[in-house]
Amino acid sequence: MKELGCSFKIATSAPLSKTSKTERENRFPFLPYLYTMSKKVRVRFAPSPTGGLHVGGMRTVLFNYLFAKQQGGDFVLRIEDTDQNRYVPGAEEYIMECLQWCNLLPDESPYNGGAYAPYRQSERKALYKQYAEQLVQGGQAYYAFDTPEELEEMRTRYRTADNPQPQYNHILREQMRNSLTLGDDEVNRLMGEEMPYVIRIKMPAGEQVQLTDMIRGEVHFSTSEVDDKVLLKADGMPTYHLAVVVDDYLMKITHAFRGEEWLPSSPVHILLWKYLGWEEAMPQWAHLPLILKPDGHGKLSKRDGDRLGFPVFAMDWKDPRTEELTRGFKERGFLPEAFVNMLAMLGWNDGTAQEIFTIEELVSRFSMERVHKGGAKFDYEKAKWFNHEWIKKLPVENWLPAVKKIYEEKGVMIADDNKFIRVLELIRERATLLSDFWEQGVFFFQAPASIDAASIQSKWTEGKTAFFNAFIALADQLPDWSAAPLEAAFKELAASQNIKAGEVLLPLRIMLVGGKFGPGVFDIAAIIGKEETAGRIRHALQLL
RNA sequence: GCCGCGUUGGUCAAUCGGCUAAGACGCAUCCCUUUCACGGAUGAAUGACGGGUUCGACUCCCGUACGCGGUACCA
Repeated sequence: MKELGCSFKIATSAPLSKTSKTERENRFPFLPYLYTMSKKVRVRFAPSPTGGLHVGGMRTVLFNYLFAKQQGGDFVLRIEDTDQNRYVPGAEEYIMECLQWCNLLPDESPYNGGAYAPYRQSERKALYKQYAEQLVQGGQAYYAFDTPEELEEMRTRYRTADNPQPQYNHILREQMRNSLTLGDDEVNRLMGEEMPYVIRIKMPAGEQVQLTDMIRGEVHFSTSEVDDKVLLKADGMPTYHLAVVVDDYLMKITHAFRGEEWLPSSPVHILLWKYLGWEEAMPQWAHLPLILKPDGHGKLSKRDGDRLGFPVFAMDWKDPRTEELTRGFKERGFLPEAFVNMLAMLGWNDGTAQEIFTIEELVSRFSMERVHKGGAKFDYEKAKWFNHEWIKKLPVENWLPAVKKIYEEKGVMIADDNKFIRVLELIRERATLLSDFWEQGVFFFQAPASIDAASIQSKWTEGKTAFFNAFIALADQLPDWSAAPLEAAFKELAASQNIKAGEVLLPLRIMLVGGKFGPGVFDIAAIIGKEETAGRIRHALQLL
C-alpha cells in the first residue's frame, strides 16, 4: 500500500504542464519502473456497441494497446452496453473484428474472458446498485422521483436567454421531487408504491476538483458548475458515470484513456472515486484530442466520410436496422499496418521526422506525454500516402492474399502465384490502395476490354501496320522471350524500317495494356508471353 | 449563456527563451523515364491579436478573439 501511494504521489504531484520538458523527460524514464513496482499496468477500451468503429475510436484502442504493451501491462476490452435503447446487434462482434484486423487484440474481453469477467456491463448489472445505495447512505447521492415529463417541465420553466439549459443541480434540486426535499415518510411511501426512481449524485456547491491529466496537466473544475448526474437509471442500469468508476475499480484499471469529450464530466468521476473510498486506486487520466472534420469544424463523423468520399470506419459496417452499408478502411484497400501507422500519427509523434513506424517501433517509442492537446483535422490524402508507403515497404506475400481476393471477386482466378508475384512486384509502386492493383494489373491476366485507339489512330500509317506485322514474325523467332532482347529486337526492327522507336512504342503499349499507363512495355510483353503479345497486336491492328 | 479545453503554412507537425521557424502530405516547376508511376531537385505557403516578463518570446504570464467539447434516466 505504501509504494502504491508513493507512485501516485510522484506521478501526480507536479503538474506536467508546469514542468519543463527536460524535467519531464528526466522523470518519465523512471515511470515504467514505478509502475511495475507498485502495480501492473491495466488499461481498457470501453466502447458502446452502437455502430461502426470510427478512426477516433480506433486511435483510442491503439493508444491503449501501445501503452499496455510498452509497460508490460494488460489491455482490456469492456463493452459498455448500459443503454438498451441504443444497443445494436452485431456491433460488438464488429468491434472485435476491427481489433483483429489491426492486430490490436485485448488480453481480456467478453470473447477470451479474464480474471475480472464478465466484461459486458449488461451482464454486470447486479453489481452497480449497491454502490449507488452506499452513496445514498453516505449522503453523497439521493433518490429522485421526477418523471421525464417533470424534468422537461423544469427545463422549460427555468430556461432563459442566460441559462438556455437549466441543470438539475445544487440549486434546482431543491425544487424537485427527491429524497432531499420529500422527507422520509413520503420517500418510503413512493418506494412502497414502486414508483420509478433514479439515484443522482449530490454535487457539492463551491468545491474545487482537480484532475491531473497525462496530456493536459492540471485541470480544475468547480463543483457548482456540474449537475447532479444520474448514477443509476430507473431500469436499474447504471449510467456511464457510475459504471466506469465501478468497473475501473473492480477491474483494477491503472490508466484511463478516453476522448476529450469526457473531460467536462471527469469531476463527477473523480468525486465518485473519492466518495466510494477508492481514491488511492484511482487511475491516471488522459483525455485524447478529438479527430476533426477535414473541412469545416467539429468532430469527424460517419456523415463526413459519406459526404467527402472517404472511409471513417475501420471496416465495412452494415447497419442491421437500415441495411445501410458504410465502407471501411479495410475494404477500401488499406493495409492494417498503414492504418495503424496513420492512426498513431494523428495527434502523436516521437519528436523526430520519422513518420513510418512498425507496431514494434510504436510500442517502444510511444509516450502519452507527447500526445497533442489540440485536435487534428483528418486528411485522407495523407492516409493514402501511408498506405502507399506500406505497400512499397511490406513483402508481397504479406498482402498478396488480399489482392488475390480482389481479383477473384472480379472473376479473375489466379492459377500461377509466381506470375502473380512478378506482376505485383512490377506494379506495386503504382498502387496507393490495394484496389489499385486491379486497374494496374488486370491486363496481365486478360486482354484489355477496350483500347485507347484514339490516342494513336490519327498518326497511324500503313508503315506502322507493316512494322507490327514484321515484329510479330520476328518475335516469333526470338530464342529468349524476355524484356531486354525483346526491346533490342523491337528497336532494331524500327531502325531498319526507318521508323523512330518513339512512334511505335506508345502504340505497342496501348495494344498490350489498353491505355497510357503501366510498367515498361517489354516487361509486360515478357510476362504475358509470346502468344498473348502477338494476339493482342493482331487484334489491335484489325481495329486500326 | 455557462463551464472546460485548445490555437505554428491548405493539412499533419518540430521547436525545451537565441529563429535565417525542421520535416511530411498536398500543390507548382524541373530532371529521370519515348507511358503511368517510383525516385531526385527546386519553389510557393506558417507563429490569431493585444499587453506584459526578459538583453532576447513561436516558446513564459495576463487579457481578447476565434475554434472545439460539454451542458440527457447517451455514451
